Amino acid sequence: MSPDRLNAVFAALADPTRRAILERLAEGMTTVTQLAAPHDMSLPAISKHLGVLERSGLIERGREAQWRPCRLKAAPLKEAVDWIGQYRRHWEESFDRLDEYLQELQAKKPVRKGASREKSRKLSGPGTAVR
Amino acid sequence: MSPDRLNAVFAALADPTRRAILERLAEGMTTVTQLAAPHDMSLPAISKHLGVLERSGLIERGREAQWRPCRLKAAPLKEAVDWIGQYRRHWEESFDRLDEYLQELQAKKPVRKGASREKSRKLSGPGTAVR
DNA sequence: TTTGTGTTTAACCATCTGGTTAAATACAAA
DNA sequence: TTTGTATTTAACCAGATGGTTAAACACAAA
Repeated sequence: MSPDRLNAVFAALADPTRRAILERLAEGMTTVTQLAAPHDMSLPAISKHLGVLERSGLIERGREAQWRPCRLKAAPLKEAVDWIGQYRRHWEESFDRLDEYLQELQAKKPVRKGASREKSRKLSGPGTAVR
Repeated sequence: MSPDRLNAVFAALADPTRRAILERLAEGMTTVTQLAAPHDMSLPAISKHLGVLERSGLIERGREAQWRPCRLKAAPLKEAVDWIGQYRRHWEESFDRLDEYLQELQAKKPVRKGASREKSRKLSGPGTAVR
C-alpha cells in the first residue's frame, strides 16, 4: 500500500540481475557466492544488488559463520501484483475496443480545457487505436 | 517475455508520478495538461514521464490539433504480472514454514563451495526465519 | 498574419544507479 | 596466531534519472 514500498519493489524488479537472483532464491536460500556465480560481475556488485533487494523487503539476509545466506521474502510481490491487478480488465478480452466506446460516450464531458467549439470526432484515426 | 521490456515496464512503474498518471489514464484517455494538473511539477517534467511510459509500451500518444491525447495500453502490465506470478506460491498460505522444511530436506546438496566438513545445522537460529 | 494555447526540445543540474578495484571485516581452520 | 575464505565497505567513475527554465514547435482562432 505504501507508495515508497511500491517504488522500492518496482525499482528492485527493474534490473535483470536482481530478477535472476530472485529466481535463484525461489529454489531455496543460498549464499552470496552461489548467487554471484552465474553473473559476470564482481562480488561487490552482487552485494549491492542484494542490498537493494533487502531494502525493498524482497530478501532477508542471515548470518552463518562467514556466510550471509539469503532467503526470498515474497510478501512485497503481493503488493506489487495487487497494484498492477487494478488494470487487469484493461488487458483482458476486447477491452481496447470497448474502451473506445466508453471514451466516446464520456466525450460529452469537456476533457480539454479551452474546448468550447470543437468538432466531436474521435481523437485520432478512423476507428482504431491512436497512432 | 523479453527482459528489456520487463526492465522498462518495472522501471516505469517505480515512479509514483508515473503510477498516478496510469491511474488517471485508466479512467480514459486525456491530454497532457489534464494529466499534469494534479502534480506540482512543470509540463516538461510530465512530458518526460510520458516519454518513459511510451517507451515502456504502457501508453500511446495520439495527435489532435495541438493536443497529444494519451491512452493507456495495459498489455505490458500482463507481462509484468505474469513474471511476478511465478512467486505466487511463495507469498500465499504458510509457504514460509513449508519453505524451511524444503530447505532442510535439500540441505544434503552441498550448497556451499568449500564445505566438506561442516556441521549440518540450520543456517540460522533455532527453527524460524533468518534474522 | 498575429496571437494565444498546448506540448516538446534543449540545455543544464543534482542525485541515483550500477559497475569497478582495493581495503576492511568476520569467521573457520591450521 | 596465522592463513584462507566469504562478504562488505570505501572510494571512485560513467551514465541514467528526475527535475528545472527558456526556447521552439504545432496548431486554432482572431
